[in-house]
Amino acid sequence: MLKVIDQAPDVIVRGLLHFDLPQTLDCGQAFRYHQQKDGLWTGVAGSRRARLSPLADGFVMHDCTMEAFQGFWRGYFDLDRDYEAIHRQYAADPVMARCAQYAPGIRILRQDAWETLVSFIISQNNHVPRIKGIVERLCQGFGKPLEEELYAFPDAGRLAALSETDLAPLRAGWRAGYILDAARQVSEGVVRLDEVAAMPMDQARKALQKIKGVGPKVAECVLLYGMGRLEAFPMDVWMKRAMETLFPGKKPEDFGDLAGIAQQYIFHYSRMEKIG
DNA sequence: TGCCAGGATGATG
DNA sequence: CATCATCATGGC
Repeated sequence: MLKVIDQAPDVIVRGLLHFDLPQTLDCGQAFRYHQQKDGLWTGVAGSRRARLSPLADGFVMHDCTMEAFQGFWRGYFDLDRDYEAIHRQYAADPVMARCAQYAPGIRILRQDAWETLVSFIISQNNHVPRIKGIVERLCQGFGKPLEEELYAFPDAGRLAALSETDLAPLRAGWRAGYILDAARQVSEGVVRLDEVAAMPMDQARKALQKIKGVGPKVAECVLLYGMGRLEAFPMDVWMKRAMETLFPGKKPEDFGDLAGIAQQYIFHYSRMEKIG
């Protein structure tokens, strides 16, 4: 049972099963969190700073008001979703049960759509350490300063005014042009992310893929992590091989409304077992 | 040192 | 529709 404790200046969240803060923050769904040497986790979601510590059955949000927690972080961490029920459901399937055991504490974060879009454009043919570096340079260069060397994620209008030369310091390679196209389409209203989030899946996928550099994988990631569409299934080539090995003949949509959560467990299992 | 990264694009069978 | 070289850059 979820317990939210107001212990100013902190907010303490307890009573969570199947929740592991490091797994959740560092599984490749978000790129702005890092662990300090003292063990504290620091990150930024949109323009909100987070300082977090893991607990056995939850986490602590340091220097966080109850208003900020209830108004934002509770939804961001999707704390009102019944992950126990999800794990019970997966436990009933022998293959999914094995996959879930490899990452039992991952929770899907409900991130900002624009930030997710740009982050996963950057993620293509790339690896997490460098993705984090590029995203961080993007925020340092063009995001509003918050505090203690932390910067907000720059909005679409800000980036739309830039050129590839301006983005050169990011060292993002060919992805720079993709970022600019996304910024222009979003800021000009050619693609309206709030409307895309409400579209039927196939229509939403097509809408997102009108953006240069957004293909099937990035579109699914934006839908899953940035639009709360947990039925999205960001399956890449590697995952397809894992899927064929683990679930022969099964298609992503066969996983139902929570395909994205299942995908996270399958992905981590496939990495640990080096399937593919 | 070289391989390859949770891809997308555009050209070509 | 399936395959394939190509892309910039740097973690490891």
